[in-house]
Amino acid sequence: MHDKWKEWHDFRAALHHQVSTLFPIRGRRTDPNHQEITKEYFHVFKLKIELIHNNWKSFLLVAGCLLAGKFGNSIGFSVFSSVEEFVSVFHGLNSGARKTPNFALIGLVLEEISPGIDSLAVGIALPPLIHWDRDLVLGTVLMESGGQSNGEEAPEFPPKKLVRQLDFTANLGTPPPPIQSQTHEKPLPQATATQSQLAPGLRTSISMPPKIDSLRSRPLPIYEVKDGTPKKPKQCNCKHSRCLKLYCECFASGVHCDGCNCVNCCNNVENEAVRQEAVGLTLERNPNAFRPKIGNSPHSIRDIREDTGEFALVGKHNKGCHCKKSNCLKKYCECFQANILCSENCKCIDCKNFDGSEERRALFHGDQGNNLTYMQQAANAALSGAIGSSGYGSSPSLKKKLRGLSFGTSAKDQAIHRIAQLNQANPLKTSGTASPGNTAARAVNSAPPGSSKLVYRPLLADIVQPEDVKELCKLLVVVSGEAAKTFSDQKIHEEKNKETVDQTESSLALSNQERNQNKKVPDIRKTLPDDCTSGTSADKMSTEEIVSDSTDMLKGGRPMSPGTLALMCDEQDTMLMTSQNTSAPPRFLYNQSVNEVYAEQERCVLTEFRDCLQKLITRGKVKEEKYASMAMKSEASGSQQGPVINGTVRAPMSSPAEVSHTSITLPISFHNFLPPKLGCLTTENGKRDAKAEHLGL
DNA sequence: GAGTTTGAAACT
DNA sequence: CAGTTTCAAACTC
Ligand SMILES: [Zn+2]
Ligand SMILES: [Zn+2]
Ligand SMILES: [Zn+2]
Ligand SMILES: [Zn+2]
Ligand SMILES: [Zn+2]
Ligand SMILES: [Zn+2]
Repeated sequence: MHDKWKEWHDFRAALHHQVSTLFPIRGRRTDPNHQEITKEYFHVFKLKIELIHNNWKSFLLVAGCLLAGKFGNSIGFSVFSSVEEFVSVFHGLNSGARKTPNFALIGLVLEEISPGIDSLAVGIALPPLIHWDRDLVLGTVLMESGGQSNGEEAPEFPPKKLVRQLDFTANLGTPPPPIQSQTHEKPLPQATATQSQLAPGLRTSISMPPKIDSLRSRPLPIYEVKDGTPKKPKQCNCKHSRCLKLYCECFASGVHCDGCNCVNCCNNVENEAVRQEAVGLTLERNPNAFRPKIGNSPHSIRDIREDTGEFALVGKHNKGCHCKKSNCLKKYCECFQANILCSENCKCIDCKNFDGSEERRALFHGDQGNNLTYMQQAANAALSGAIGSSGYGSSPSLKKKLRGLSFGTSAKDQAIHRIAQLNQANPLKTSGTASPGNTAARAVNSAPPGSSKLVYRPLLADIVQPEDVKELCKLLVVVSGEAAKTFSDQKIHEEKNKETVDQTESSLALSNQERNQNKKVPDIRKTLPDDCTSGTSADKMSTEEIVSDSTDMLKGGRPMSPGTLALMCDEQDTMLMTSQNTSAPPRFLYNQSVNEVYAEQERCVLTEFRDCLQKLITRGKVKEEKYASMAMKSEASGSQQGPVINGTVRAPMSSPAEVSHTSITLPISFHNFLPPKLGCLTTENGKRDAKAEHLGL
């Protein structure tokens, strides 16, 4: 066990290092935990995710969020030292001052999580493909320590056996149990520990993974793989650069080569000296060499063309491309590769990578022969389609464009695909030649994961959809509201006191702007697709109601964690940064009375949340297995029908924990598991549904 | 898998 | 800077 923690500790340290190397802290950013990143660097994320996978598969919480503030569309990336922090950030993002506009959402994806969900968390951003619906507000998600679960009893756990399936647990005890935010209630006794014997020892560390000094665990063989597992997402094949030039993608990404097929590689720890030298040289040549090449676009989030299902592209290449023969519709073009439109920075010839380009559009539609590819496309399309709606307007700047000439190219699948790429290490190479006619025939590629090329893909990639998040959020909000309501009833009298305190608190950081919270409600209403009336109206209502409730609850504003501040500074550096800076981790300085309510809410929400996650885990598992078997089969049978990725697999899961006292039992969603009715809530139009079907969603 | 194409990076 | 070479990935067959 200690090993685990040591490992974790190292891992985290390494991650930090890596992150800071790759994304030097910019200007006002002071929190090392948070870095902004752009889409283009997603491969780095993949790497990280993978790292995580390999070592922490069982207890990693991967959360993503998309920031759509003044930074355009950057991805927030955070490494949290504790669940509390993680949660706190989430909470802060959604409650306080700038909840909405900038912080669009919170996606949660999680690969697998152990019962000790509280023990640690690493936040990772998802690609900005999605225009998260800003109304997806996670009411208040606070994690409570996983273990104890609700006040009632901790029955939930038992059922959740799946947790155990995490193999690693088998070997060692489960991760340290829940930690509790000092602030509230007593940490539940081990009782909740439930299954396995957790290591009691660790339980206390509140916010950080125990930094055990430990000895043995090796520095970090992070990507070590156990047989089938994927390795580093991308491996270079450099032969003449020693991986010390930007030619090398590893080097360019700021990562050490690992598992690469390079020759004479010096991009590794052994040659750190040389490497550093090279880094210096490179920086000398171009100070921004290791920075994201894709900047935020002037126009923020771009809409989605509802008609086509295309997703928006955002950002622009800082230097622009200089393509001459690819029409910027092949990955030779960096813009295209990054899935962004060419901008005025580009000096390309015969560019077809602009909004409105027929050729480009074709890429999105053509080739659907490949199942896998198609599924991914569909998934992505669905994603974007489902959410969108809000950020319309601004049409892209079509400055330069207008060139039409040769046309071209056969690059078909690319486009959306590109996005998919964000999720997979090696884009499956879909042969671009498929002609519309024989599409199906072509399934060539789709080598299922597992095949030599290591295609890495988050198992939940297709499972968790924005709708899911929405649903989840909704549910949580409801739960939260319920809890709050229930709880507050008894606490009313204390309100007064609270009032005063609140004042104080708010003055601390986010004071003012909170007032406009109310706007929230209407927004939500607006967002909900009208067509969903039928079965959902009830839910809708309640949701709204609750939402307002919860927002009220939140009004007081809660102190934010450093992480939160860091994240939020994106949108408003104003006072936040200045006022209490991010240094000391004033964990939870809640205020008593308020806290209690929060605590209650949190408990409920978290409980619910946890359940969802567990379901998710199961799904991931199922999928994983599927892939596995798929991989085998594929060998034999060629291609044809694709794996039904997450299809109908129903999570054999445990019953969703009933939200404690209340009667709300919105079956959670993750729509896959969701009752259609809920699902429809998020659907924007029929089209998406259709696609979803293909996905087996 | 070998061979070709491509455009960024490196170099002059 | 511009022009050329080098390079490794993208792409083709
Ligand atoms: Zn290399
Ligand atoms: Zn490498
Ligand atoms: Zn290398
Ligand atoms: Zn280009
Ligand atoms: Zn371009
Ligand atoms: Zn272009």
